Amino acid sequence: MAARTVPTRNAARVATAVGELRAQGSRVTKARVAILEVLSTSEAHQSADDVAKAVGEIAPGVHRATIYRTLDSLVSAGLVAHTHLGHGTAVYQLTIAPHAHLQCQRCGLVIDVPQSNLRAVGKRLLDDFGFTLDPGHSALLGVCASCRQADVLQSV
Amino acid sequence: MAARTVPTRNAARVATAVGELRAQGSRVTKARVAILEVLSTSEAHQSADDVAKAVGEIAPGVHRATIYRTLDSLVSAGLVAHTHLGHGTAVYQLTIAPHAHLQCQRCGLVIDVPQSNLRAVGKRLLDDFGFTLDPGHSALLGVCASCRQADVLQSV
DNA sequence: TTCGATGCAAATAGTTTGCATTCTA
DNA sequence: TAGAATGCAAACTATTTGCATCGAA
Repeated sequence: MAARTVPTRNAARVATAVGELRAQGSRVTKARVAILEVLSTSEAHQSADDVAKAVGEIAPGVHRATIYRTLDSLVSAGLVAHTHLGHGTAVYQLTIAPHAHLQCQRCGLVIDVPQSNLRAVGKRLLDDFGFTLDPGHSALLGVCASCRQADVLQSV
Repeated sequence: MAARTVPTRNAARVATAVGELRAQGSRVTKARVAILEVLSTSEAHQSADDVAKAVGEIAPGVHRATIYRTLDSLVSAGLVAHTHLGHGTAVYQLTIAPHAHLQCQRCGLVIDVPQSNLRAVGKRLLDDFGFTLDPGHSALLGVCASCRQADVLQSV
């Protein structure tokens, strides 16, 4: 059977998040559930704009301003994390295992890496500069393997 | 000798950059020189907006669109580097010793650190993920020592 | 003289805000 | 029913683009 490209929602994760919302005294609305469902659909990192488009498909009529306000609330509530990629865009994801992000400056690919990779540098920055690193909050920019390869070929 | 806090323009650095512009066949204009002077005045990282304001003082009449276009050109020419801080803003600086940036999410402070601090993690990312890190291009987000201190005091 | 650089104005993208209305709890 | 959340429209900020003009080489 051909692979379905329809993103699978993770109902359990959504239910947990909704429960947490209730527990915090926030209200559970159509827009919020839709946004949580969209964020649960895939591991991919989605910008506010991506979220708005996807929400538009499962819950038409949700206004863009609501998307922004709700994403903000969800971040404040600790249910959603956002990461700053290069070029100013922020991407959102349900808070699961925190991880760091590598972004390729050529093709835009985002690679998730376990935070353990940054533990050593984090310790060093704390020791030397008193700086407490938040490894998941901004992407590290660079060039991915395949773009790197393309560079090398081109330079011959 | 005491450090001067007045932003000193670095004429030599500007001259070098101007020479490089000429060498590349680009034209040397009032706007470009002014922007280079502004970028040479201080070690601080300046946003496009900061640059526009400072240029406005030494060379009135330079249009904002020119600031953006020129910063772009200078980056392409390799004379200027830009770094993505959190929240989407980019800051520009003359390309001198490349360095990494730590940004405090509370107070916005930017700390420059030698790239050597990131060498180990860079090697690791290359080995494990084939990702070539560009350590100066995005800031690492976290919390600086004094804000950290404030946090601790507050939580008592 | 030529063509790259600039000024201007308008368009665009992304995000935020005030206010009246809706709907969860 | 109260007040949180939403829809709507408009404001805002940051940045980009087309086009005519200017000016460095």
